[in-house]
Amino acid sequence: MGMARLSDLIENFIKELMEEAGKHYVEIQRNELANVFNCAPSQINYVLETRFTIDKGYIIESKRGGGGYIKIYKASVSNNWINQVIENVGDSISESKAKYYIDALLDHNFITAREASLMKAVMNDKILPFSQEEKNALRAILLKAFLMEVARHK
Amino acid sequence: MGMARLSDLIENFIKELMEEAGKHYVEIQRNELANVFNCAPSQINYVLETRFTIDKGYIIESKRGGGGYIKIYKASVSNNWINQVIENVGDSISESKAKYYIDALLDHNFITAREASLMKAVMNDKILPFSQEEKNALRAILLKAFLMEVARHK
DNA sequence: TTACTTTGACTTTCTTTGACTTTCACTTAT
DNA sequence: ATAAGTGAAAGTCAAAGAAAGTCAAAGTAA
Repeated sequence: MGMARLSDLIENFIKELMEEAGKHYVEIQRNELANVFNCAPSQINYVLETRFTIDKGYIIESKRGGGGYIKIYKASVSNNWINQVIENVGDSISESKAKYYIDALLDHNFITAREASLMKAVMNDKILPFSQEEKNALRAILLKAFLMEVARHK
Repeated sequence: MGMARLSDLIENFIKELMEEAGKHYVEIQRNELANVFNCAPSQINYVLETRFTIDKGYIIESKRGGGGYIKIYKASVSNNWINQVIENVGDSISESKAKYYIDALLDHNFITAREASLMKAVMNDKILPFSQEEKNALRAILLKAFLMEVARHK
């Protein structure tokens, strides 16, 4: 009988919190949560780093100091169309193709014209000081971050 | 759960004061305000120094002694101010500082809340697979691209 | 072995508090 | 009229407090 790993318990706990709240995010306090599970605070970081990654559709935001917190957002990839685009983007994308997708977002009324301009501003090949391959890889990361954000705001 | 920071409460209080008055400035008395929030007077200075800076588009004017006061002006910012911010960004910027500037853009109605979220999405440290220095450098490039785009659309 | 997990010491960031200083307007004594 | 004193502000700065982050060593499981 497999003794459940602590990390899995914490992972599930967080996911349940999110479902119960019916929200696409939760806010926790690291020490508090560590206390619930009676573990080292850094264990929480481990769980976040291994289970709530960008790849898995989560975004973490945190603040230190008094009144600090950790917020875990789930990019609600419920949207099929956007989901499909995210897959198509993959790990590398050219400037023109990226702009093509952004225009598609605009066509589908997922974003405004201004938002499209802002996105395109950082898709621009000329502003990135890297090799072509690196630019394409970076662009894919940025575009996916945008797409996830758009899906989240849906 | 999310215990709001005192500093944030004070910040909001001041901003509300300003909005309610329908003015671009507000005058307070440090001790009086400290009394409202039941805190050390120097806490007020902390809030002013961290949240009502020039970079955020605010200007502070004060006078000591009997009949002293603190006036907080919300500057009417323009492309000029954006250019100043672009200069301040320089060649490298941390995630928190970048978000700080984005919040300032929002505060001064240069951008919408959604646009701010999109910008912040790609400022996120965790989505970038680079060293800290490289991330900071890249962020500066991206943020400046956004700023120029915002200025252009103005 | 090899990869994954747990733990803990140490660091960094942000906030709060309080003692002490400076400035200013007003009063009082010369 | 002037200088000195007094009290009422705001300013400064450093220490204490309150989080989260990092990293590597030790432990476990496949």
